[in-house]
Amino acid sequence: MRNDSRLSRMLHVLLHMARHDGPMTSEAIAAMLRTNAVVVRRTMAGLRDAGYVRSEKGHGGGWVIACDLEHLSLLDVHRAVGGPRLFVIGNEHANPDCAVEQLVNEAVEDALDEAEALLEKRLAAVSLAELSRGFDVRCAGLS
Amino acid sequence: MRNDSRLSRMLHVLLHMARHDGPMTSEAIAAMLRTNAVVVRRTMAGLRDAGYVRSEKGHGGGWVIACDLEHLSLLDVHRAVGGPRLFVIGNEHANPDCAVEQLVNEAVEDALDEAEALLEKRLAAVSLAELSRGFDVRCAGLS
DNA sequence: AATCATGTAACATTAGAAGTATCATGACTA
DNA sequence: TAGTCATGATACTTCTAATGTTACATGATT
Repeated sequence: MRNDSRLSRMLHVLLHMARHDGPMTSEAIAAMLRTNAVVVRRTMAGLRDAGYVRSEKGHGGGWVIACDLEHLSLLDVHRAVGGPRLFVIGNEHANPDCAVEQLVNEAVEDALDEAEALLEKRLAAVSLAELSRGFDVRCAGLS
Repeated sequence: MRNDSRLSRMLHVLLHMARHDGPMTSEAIAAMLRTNAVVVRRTMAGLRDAGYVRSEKGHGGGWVIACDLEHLSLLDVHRAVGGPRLFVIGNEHANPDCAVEQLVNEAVEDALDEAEALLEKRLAAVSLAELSRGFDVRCAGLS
């Protein structure tokens, strides 16, 4: 499969929305992401269902942030876009008959589970607001 | 893409080979993995190039282990099968023009890099010999 | 009523692992 | 030396999920 870039795309969009007055249309967002407006709607739908953004139809419509970015973590966004699959690698059979394969599966899964836990911990530790402040700092030439 | 199960498949095979006298043919291994002999040859080729196994043609030919399993880690196998890609998720553009996107990419990559480092550390910490001993212990009903 | 914007459905594209068929090559056996 | 067995290599097809694209329905604003 191709890279799942929904998380980084949505983070990108949310930071722009945070610095933008008024709604942003899917077309404008799509231009920003260099993609299609339908892809934007499809991906943003997850954020909308989670209550992180709102969408308005008609003239002057578009997408607006509907939550406190201080309490929105990267992990929240990851989950909202429905990105449960993290790893490319994995076992072939979930519940093999072969005892050797069972042992191998456990060994691989243990390592993957640990890595997944760490990744989620790291994603949960950063809020969108912090990310946004990081941008301010960088633009001010202080880092 | 489908799951990359090359690592767990090769671990499975290596443990069986360690308990098997004489060469194992690709056909026999394929039956074990419930797959095709060509897939076996293709995947085992990486292990052969790394010097972990050897292959012999003709009558009585097949695959044999050519290294000390005590010093062969899960990470060695992972690398030998050419599995550099670990994560499904990632950034859309490697070197974006947009400063916001750059910051987002760094944040996501930092988290992924940490998780990858931990995973590799865990894979490097277990040798095939240890795995094999774990199997002995389990079969003896001691765990 | 016309326009703008989202919502949704349907289908094509893409990337990489896996599955498959075929033939060449080399090794052992009779 | 011929026949068989096994790997080596090539050239496809299949599979899966994200992404790209087209088309149309729906609702809000002017």
